[in-house]
Amino acid sequence: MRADAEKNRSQILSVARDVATEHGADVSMRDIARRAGVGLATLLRHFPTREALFEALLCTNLDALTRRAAELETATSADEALLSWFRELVTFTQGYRGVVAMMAAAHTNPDSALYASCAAVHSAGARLLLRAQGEGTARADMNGDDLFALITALGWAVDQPSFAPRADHLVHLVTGAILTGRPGSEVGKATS
Amino acid sequence: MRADAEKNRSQILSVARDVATEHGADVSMRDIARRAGVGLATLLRHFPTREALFEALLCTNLDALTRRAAELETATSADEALLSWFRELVTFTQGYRGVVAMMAAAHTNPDSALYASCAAVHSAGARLLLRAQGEGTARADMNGDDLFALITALGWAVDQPSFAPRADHLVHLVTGAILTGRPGSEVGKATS
DNA sequence: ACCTGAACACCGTTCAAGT
DNA sequence: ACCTGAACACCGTTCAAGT
Repeated sequence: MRADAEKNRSQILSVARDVATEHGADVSMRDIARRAGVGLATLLRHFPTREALFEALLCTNLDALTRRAAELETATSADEALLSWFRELVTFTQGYRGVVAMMAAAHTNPDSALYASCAAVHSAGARLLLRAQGEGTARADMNGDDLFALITALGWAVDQPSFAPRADHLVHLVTGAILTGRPGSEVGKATS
Repeated sequence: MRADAEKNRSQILSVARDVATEHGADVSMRDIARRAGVGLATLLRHFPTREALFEALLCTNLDALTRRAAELETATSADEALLSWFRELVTFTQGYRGVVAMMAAAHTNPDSALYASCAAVHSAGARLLLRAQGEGTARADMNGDDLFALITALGWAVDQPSFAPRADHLVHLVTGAILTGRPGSEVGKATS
């Protein structure tokens, strides 16, 4: 009874993960259902909306990023923590094309299935920013909303095939705008 | 004979302009045809693709932006020119939600109807950047591709309803990353 | 030449019918 | 309880038929 339902659910998630990494977040739900070998209505029963499906798909990653922020908060200096976390978040979005657009839309919509995860990521970033600002290593005239906007904007940019090759450098440029490294210290210098 | 065709064409463009400013660039072509009072096939005859329609819709604006760059090149200092032009471009994209995504996709695809206009904007920006770099007021470790990426990324961000209210400030932050104003000179300082 | 309705293959949503 | 096919209202593409 419920055994096959569970099997369907995990099968759907497995297929969706593959398809999403390969073709992006705007694959047709019908296509996912087809490849998973279930009816479309079955998929919609488990995940009534695309966002619900991706919430199940990404919650592990997003929770990990939120926890990672807490780790970095105690492990390294404020500016290094912010920089590392920024990079990891952008790297994550590179894995799933199109999810950053979903996250940007979801983070202010409490009805979205992705709302909670996005809000957690958002406030984790805000904490890192605040700490760096307290140390004077991040510019004072921005807040968590700005940080989230810049991260998602950059995530969107590196989603574009034409900009993807310059991803690392674009991250370098934008983090340079956030961190107020003294000239010569070059906190955000590219390591490659 | 050709009189009604011309009438249809201008009617389609007029309606499309209204609809695009109100509902964004991903309105259905069918809907545009309906509101214009023509058959869908007629719309597709005039503009075989969505990009062709928007090329006709935006070429005036995009050409103006390209010419504006040339004006600024002789009118003001290199850094002010780059800053003003950056702002004008972002302001333009705010008027048509979703076009910046089309532009980002088109600017490396010669088959796109928007390719020429986008390439012109792209190189106009590259010229402004190069001049500022020559004067030492823009950071040397970026190029026209980076500038175009940052502009479109910012244009995408301010397209998002949640980020739109902070548009001016986000522009301030990103231009701060590009222009190497000496501390205290605050070239990119918000004027509001 | 130009326009048009209709057929086509898609999409996501909904629901009655099956076990 | 859970699954499924089918009907529905959309979408963009294509084309034969009309003037």
